[in-house]
Amino acid sequence: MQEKRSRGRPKAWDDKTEQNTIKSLDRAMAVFEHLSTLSGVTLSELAQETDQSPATVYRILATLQARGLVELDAESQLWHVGAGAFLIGARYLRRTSIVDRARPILRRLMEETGETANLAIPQERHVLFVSQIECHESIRAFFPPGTLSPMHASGIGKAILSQMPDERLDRILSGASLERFTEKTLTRPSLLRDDIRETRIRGYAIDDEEKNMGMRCIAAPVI
Amino acid sequence: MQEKRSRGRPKAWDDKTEQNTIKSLDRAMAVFEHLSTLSGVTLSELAQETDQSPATVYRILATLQARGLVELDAESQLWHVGAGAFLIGARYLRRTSIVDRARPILRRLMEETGETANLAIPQERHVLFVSQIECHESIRAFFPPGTLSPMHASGIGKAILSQMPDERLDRILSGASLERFTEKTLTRPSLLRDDIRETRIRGYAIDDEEKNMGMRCIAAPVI
DNA sequence: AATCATTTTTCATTATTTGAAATTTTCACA
DNA sequence: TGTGAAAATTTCAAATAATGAAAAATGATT
Repeated sequence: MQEKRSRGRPKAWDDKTEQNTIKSLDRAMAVFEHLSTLSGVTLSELAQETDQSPATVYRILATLQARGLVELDAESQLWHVGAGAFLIGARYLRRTSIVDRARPILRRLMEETGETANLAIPQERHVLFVSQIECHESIRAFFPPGTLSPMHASGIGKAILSQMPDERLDRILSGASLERFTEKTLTRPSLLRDDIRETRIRGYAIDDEEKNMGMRCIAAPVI
Repeated sequence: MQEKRSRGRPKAWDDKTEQNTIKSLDRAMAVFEHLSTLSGVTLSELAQETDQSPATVYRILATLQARGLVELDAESQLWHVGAGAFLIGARYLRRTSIVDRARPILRRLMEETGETANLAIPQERHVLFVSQIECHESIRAFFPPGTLSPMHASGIGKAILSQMPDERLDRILSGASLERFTEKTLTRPSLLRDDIRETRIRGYAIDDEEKNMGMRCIAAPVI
């Protein structure tokens, strides 16, 4: 018997989700996520860092291992993300054929500029790099697929922001603080807003060492 | 107090894992995996296909959704793999720098042959495609990263098999039947063994329409 | 507007998860 | 090769939390 809200918001997301989640599953996913951010952890480290008892983490890892989602390197006794996780994650891109459809565009871009061309999609306050066509000179990838980069300090991020209606832009800018990465990072909303205004006029965004010194890039939105 | 096995196998994997897994987590992962193999499912379909009650599947999805591991397309009411899963899965490749290290090799291969070059790694009875350098003509990817292809019916798979010591080869060949994909698929262990013997002498493997008619490829092992 | 299918919530039951502690294994160092 | 400390694994009892049935809500279709 639920109290009727005469005209509240559609539904309070938080209460809803809180109530209907499986705690043990959520805990396990927290451990899994944490594990994935590290390049190899021992069971005990993982237990400490996630505030779980070693016994629980042990059981979580054993369960995930049986499904190939995590792997234990026998040598080092370190746990890693497993191939099973890669398999599942890879499906994400195939859902929309975004990568396939963007490929010819990226290729032309790469050929015309002679630089590596990256494709990223918005992901809350970040942009998620999903694919790339590399130029011939590149030795290593700066943005391997799966990289998450803050929206306000990346060319692609600013290109995406420039396409948003002002109100949505405001919501994103207001929420959290704009982290500083280099001395050129635009950490003040007003400056970022100016930059985006210019971007709209210009038609493409410029990242001038705002994330990494020595790295500049340009980016354009593709609808 | 555990019964001592005077000279049994080191440890029975199955009993061990069975005992120490978290059932609710395992169930949830089964649902997640199943979901990932489909391109969009409704809750009720998923419940049916995984033999779980809708209530349970609902809670699993709600929990995974809160972490971005699955997403619900509001329009179609279909559940999909989420960006969070892609993020986690992408870490798998960075663990070893295999993709980075193989890149120059793949590029040279692509440039010398004019064909798309693929990289895959062994994964039980399959090969897992992890990256590619595409030739200029390719419109779409035949083996997008994350593709799993049976070892016995792929050039790369046979190249890998050709590097194995005979006993390990036997173990793989004996285990399960060799599925037929085309009329040219090598479904008999003896034929496959012959092919691999030739491969060893030749130095590279040939897939002559054994998986898809009209598709041929050659593959070589890289250590 | 009424019906039907699907999703979401409630609730009581029961199975499962859990951490502490015991045990075993592993590994570094003598 | 032996020894000890730390890490991993297992056991066990307590209690939390997962579960499915059924009710309620939602939303699509006629």
